[in-house]
This record gives sequence, structure tokens and C-alpha cells, in this order.
Amino acid sequence: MSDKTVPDKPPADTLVDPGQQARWFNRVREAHQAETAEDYVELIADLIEAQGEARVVDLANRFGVSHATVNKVIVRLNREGLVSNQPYRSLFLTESGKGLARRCKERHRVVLDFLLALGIAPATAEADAEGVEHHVSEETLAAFRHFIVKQNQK
Amino acid sequence: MSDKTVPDKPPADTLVDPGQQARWFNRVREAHQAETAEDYVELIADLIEAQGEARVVDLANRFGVSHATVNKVIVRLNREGLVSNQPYRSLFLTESGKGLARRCKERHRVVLDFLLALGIAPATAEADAEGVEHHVSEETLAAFRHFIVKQNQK
DNA sequence: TTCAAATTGTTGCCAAGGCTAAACATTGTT
DNA sequence: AACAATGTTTAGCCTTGGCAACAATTTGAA
Ligand SMILES: [Mn+2]
Ligand SMILES: [Mn+2]
Ligand SMILES: [Mn+2]
Ligand SMILES: [Mn+2]
Repeated sequence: MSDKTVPDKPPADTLVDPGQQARWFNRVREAHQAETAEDYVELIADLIEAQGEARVVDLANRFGVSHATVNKVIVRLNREGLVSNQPYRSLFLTESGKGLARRCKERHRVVLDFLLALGIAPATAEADAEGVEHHVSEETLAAFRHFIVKQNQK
Repeated sequence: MSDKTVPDKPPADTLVDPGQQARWFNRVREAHQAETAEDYVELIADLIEAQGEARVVDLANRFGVSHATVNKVIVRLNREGLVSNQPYRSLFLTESGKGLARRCKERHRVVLDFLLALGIAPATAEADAEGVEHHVSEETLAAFRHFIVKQNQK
């Protein structure tokens, strides 16, 4: 009997490279930092288009948060040059904000249409899209677009 | 000439119901609150399986954050009954933590395999999956599974 | 015009997750 | 046994985005 002390190596399933994994998680954290700004400019653009103006009260209602929270976020978006506003007046997007809104609305539409093309029920698709949209790369978005087209051809 | 003052109604594109929209955003916020816990238990389970133990230093490395941050999160997960640990010893999952880890790993796998089946490059798929996984409903997950099976049959 | 209701803004609180720096404990080598 | 290296915890700070309560302004109806 060999008393060669095998070091009792555990399964040692191959784990991915730590640096690579860290980059993935970093990307998710960056997405989450951008997320509030993206949802706000998108909704502000939608409200202006549909109702002529975007008011703090409407944002609070549609986000399901207090108006104090909306106000605080608006201060930040103003500081970051996405939103312009005067006290007690409704909200506007800067050119930069309009650009971001346009890109986000397009991305949101692709994600939603993709889920619908996949056969997901509209209510579920809308709910999922609201979160998923912030985490899809350009490459995945392209694949989504391709799938939508293929599905429409059938 | 009619001086009937038409109220100059703007486009009035139909917006979704505010309460419904608020529920969607609420769901996203809930997903984000659960997210850290999910990624931690998943990685702790992976590390224990592959290396026999999960240490603070490894988590910090793989998440790309400082070890102090990891420590603070661990305190919370401990408080929430997902992780059990002794001072200066490596980390363990409670039964509850193990269950959550198992479900999260399965969900992560489905999302990843779906993106791969869609033709996304592995590196991109892994990165996107890390964020997307937290926002897919059971219904969407089922559709993903179905798509994977269909794709494998071709 | 007046005044109440609606809307917007401010203040102060909280928790989560980031960070650095410093203290503390364990481990491995002389 | 000593001690340096490694790993862990704690402390204190920051930003974001939640909240309630209160203050201020605008708006609409008498
Ligand atoms: Mn969104
Ligand atoms: Mn997210
Ligand atoms: Mn994740
Ligand atoms: Mn995961």
C-alpha cells in the first residue's frame, strides 16, 4: 500500500480567470450606475412626447417613488448635463439628454420586441425588458434584431 | 374663419398605465436588492466546490472590489441567514444559502446557454448573463430553455 | 381677488455598497 | 520561538437613492 500522501485535491472544477470575472462584475456595476439616468431621460422624453410636458409628480407616479426622490435624482441629472429645469417648472432634456433618451428608447424597443417575438406574454415582456435593457451588449442587441426580423418573415 | 380655440392637444401617444409602469420599476428595484446576495452565494458555492473553501480575498478578487467591501456584505448576508462564518475563518453557506445558490446557478446557466445558442460570442455572453440573469422572469426562463432545446435539435 | 389645493422644493434621516487606512489574527519560514 | 507575510476585521468616509415631514410656490375655483 502506497503511503504517498496524495494532497487530497478537491474536485477542482475549472473556475474562470479571476481578472476576467472581475471585469464582468465591473461592467454590471457600471450598468447599474447608468441605469437611473437612462430610465429617467427615457421617461421624460416619453412624457414630453405624449403629454407635452414632464412633471415631477408624473415621474414619481410612474416610477413608484416619492417626489422627494425624483427631485434628488433630477438635481444629479442636472449636474450631469442631461436635464435642464427651472424651479417650479416642468422638466426638459438637454441635447445630450435627448440623445441618450433616443438611444435608450431604441434599445428598450429592441429588447421588448425580442421578448415578444420569443413568445413571452406582453405584460411579462414589458416587466423583464425594464431590467434586462441595461445589461445587453451591442452584440446581443444585434442578435436580438436579427431574431426579430427572422421571426417576422415566418 | 372659425375662432374655435382648438386646445392644441399634443400628439398624445398612448402611454402605459402609471400603476402598471410603477409595478415594473418596483420589480427592477427588488431585483437589484436581491442581486448582491445572489452573486455572493453563487460565487461562494463555486469556490467551495472548486477549491474546497471560499475566502474573503478570493471574493474580493473575483468581484473586483476591496476586501473591506466584501466583509461588509458578508456581515449583511450573515444577518440575513445566508452565510455562516467564524472570525478569521473561511466562509460557509447556510442551508438557505445553499438553496439560493443552487437556484441562482441554474438560472445563470440557462441565461448563458441561451445567449450562446443565439450565437453570441462566449466572452460577451458571459458578461451579459451576469447582469441579465437577475431580471428574467420564470416565464422568460422557460422560453429560454425551450429555445436551447430546439437549437440543439437542429 | 382670494384662498385652498396641487405641485415643487428642502431638510434630515436611513441602508447599501463603494473606498482607504489601520488594527488584528493566522500562517509559514527561518 | 520569532517574525514577516498573508489574510481578516474594523473604522471612518463617500455617493446613490429610498423615505417622511415641512416649507414654498403655483394654479384653479370661488
Ligand atoms: Mn429600465
Ligand atoms: Mn440590473
Ligand atoms: Mn449576476
Ligand atoms: Mn451569476
